[in-house]
Amino acid sequence: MSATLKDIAASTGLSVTQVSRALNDHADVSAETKIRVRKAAKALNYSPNLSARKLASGRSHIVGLVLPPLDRTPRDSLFVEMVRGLSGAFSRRGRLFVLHAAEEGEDVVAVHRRLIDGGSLDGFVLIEPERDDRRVTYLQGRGVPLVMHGRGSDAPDYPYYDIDNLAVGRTLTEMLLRAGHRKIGFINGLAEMCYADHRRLGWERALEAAGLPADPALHEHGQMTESHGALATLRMMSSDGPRPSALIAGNMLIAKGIHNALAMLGLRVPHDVSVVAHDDALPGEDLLALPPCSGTRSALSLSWEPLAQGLIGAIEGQPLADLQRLGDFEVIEAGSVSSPLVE
Amino acid sequence: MSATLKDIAASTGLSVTQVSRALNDHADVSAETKIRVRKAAKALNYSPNLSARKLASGRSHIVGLVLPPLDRTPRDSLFVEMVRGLSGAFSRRGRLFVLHAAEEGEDVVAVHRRLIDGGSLDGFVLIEPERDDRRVTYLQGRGVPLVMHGRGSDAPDYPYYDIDNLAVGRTLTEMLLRAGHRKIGFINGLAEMCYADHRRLGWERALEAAGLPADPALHEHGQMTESHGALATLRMMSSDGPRPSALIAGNMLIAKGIHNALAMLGLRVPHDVSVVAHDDALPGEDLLALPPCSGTRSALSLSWEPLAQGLIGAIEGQPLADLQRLGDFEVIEAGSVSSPLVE
DNA sequence: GGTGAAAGCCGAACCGTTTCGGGGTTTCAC
DNA sequence: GTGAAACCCCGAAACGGTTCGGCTTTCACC
Repeated sequence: MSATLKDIAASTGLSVTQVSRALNDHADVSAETKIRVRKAAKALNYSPNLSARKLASGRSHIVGLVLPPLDRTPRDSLFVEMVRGLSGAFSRRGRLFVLHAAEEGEDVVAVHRRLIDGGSLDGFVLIEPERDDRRVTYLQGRGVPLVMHGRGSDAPDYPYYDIDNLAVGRTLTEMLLRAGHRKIGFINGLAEMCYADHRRLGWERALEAAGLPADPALHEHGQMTESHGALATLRMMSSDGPRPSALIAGNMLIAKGIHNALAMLGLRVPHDVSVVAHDDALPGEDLLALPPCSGTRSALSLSWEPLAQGLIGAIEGQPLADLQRLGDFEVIEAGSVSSPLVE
Repeated sequence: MSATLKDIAASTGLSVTQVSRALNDHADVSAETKIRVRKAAKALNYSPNLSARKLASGRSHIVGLVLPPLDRTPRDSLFVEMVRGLSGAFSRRGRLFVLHAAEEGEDVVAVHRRLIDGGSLDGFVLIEPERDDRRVTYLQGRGVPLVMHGRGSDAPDYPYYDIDNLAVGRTLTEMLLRAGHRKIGFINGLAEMCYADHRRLGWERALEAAGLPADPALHEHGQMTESHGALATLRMMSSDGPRPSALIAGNMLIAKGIHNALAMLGLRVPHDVSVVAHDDALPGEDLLALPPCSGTRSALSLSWEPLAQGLIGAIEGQPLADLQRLGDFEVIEAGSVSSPLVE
């Protein structure tokens, strides 16, 4: 059906060996031959058989991502966005990106095992890192390349792409401190997520540096959802202790929830309460018709390219140091911060 | 690293040939040998190398789905649900299901071509059928098995799983006719989607049968979203002609939009306006806190098994007739229908 | 003019599996 | 006792690539 190396060899008068080397850009093929071969390949509509390649060389040029079982899944649209982004990034680099969903009860590690033993995948993009990630342990044990979206610890021994979440937490807190706030609440993501932990740490450090206590009552972990934002706001604002005069939101959905809750309480932003948030710049979230919100921003869509680069680098054996990359974030001033009311 | 047939052969004292035949359950292997081989395979933690298998037999036991480019995508969460469902259904049948996203500008057919020529996939699940679907043309031309979720015409020449959307449209309309309604509006899905078309046809037929005209002003195509539902409702209820006394919603999101719009107009359901809807029973949609709504229901999650069965059947060469299946739907009475007000 | 390196090419082996054709035993009817 | 039929098994050749080692030719250099 489709053309093979043998066909190209026949059509160019070369050996299969030389054709293969020409297409893979090996050194001991003359430039002229390479051009001739490539032209013939195009003419015959050749595309290499990945199975055969995998068998011979151990590399299939296919990479994948395993969708974790239901409860740990990021928001669905983020997820689709991610698949799209990674598909593009890898295909631009001549790799095929595929996704496989773990079954409800199935062990995530077992799924990875199946995919490697099936002998189909060269490496994995991992998402939602955990502290001592079993997937990482397993894959490293078998020598399978991987790249992580995020980090499971401060200085992991695997390739990753992440942003400096400690700095994000510190920056957000400092924005409020600078405006004069002293009671700063933080409505954060799930405690299991490392980025949430890092941001909390940033918040604590910034408060410490300002000589203020990091009151546990002013920090709350939870899902990155509107309702968590709203409920946590209600709790913080109606507790016995002094109310926070400013709130930090872990993402825009939480910020939305905060706004709703404050509106319900008859409090205005920023007059009564200042709000800052970290914005992942997800498409769809702007549809929330959120009032402008100051804070930090780093588009998640900026991660796909570095992730692809990182995984391919790992596959090709680049040193670890080149494969651990931190992305930037910007600081947004949008008028949702003002000085606290004097009591 | 991982065990091969050769290892099993060595451990059982058989030839590689016979081990292969034993594992694939061929006839000329003694029952006792089969058991022995299977035990050894389990002990060695053997799993077949899909690349090698594909190369030798032409079948990789991997099937896939290509996510259409952005604009045609179904709701994201539906989509994730689908990947999960299909993954499970196929893996229960010993197949591996993967997903690949088409790039923004890329031609969908080209993507399929890449995946076949790469020599990795045995067949495809297609979604969102079009009238004369180019993907179908291409795949059929190359003899690649496929199964469609839905239908591109009444009687396609390819395997599919679908529900009888004409009957859905007819049933919904009849529910309202039976209550005495004469002006029945239909807020439907996108015109390009065949199911929407079939449902419209069902609506027309039912009206005809009751001796009523199918007023084009009372039918509207659009995205399956809350806002489309709301906007279309506002348009229908505020037009010059007589208002509809009952509305049909293409899905629960549209129904939600209808409820919102009616509430805004100060109209109550079912007192002022009756509403019925088709419910795809998507998880997450119940979170919408929708008031109970009569209508038809057929869980989309019922499609994954038949789709998997259909594709595998197609791969194994079963006759077309066995591969075209229609699912049922149920009729729900939930009190959102009453007799029209007398004017 | 002999030596050696460099450039360009090739045959053959190999990756792990399936499959085709053949081959050896046993059983059983004739 | 013979032949056919069952039954179980095996060697070897594929599938489409990659890779290792070796081969020839050319050319600069001493």
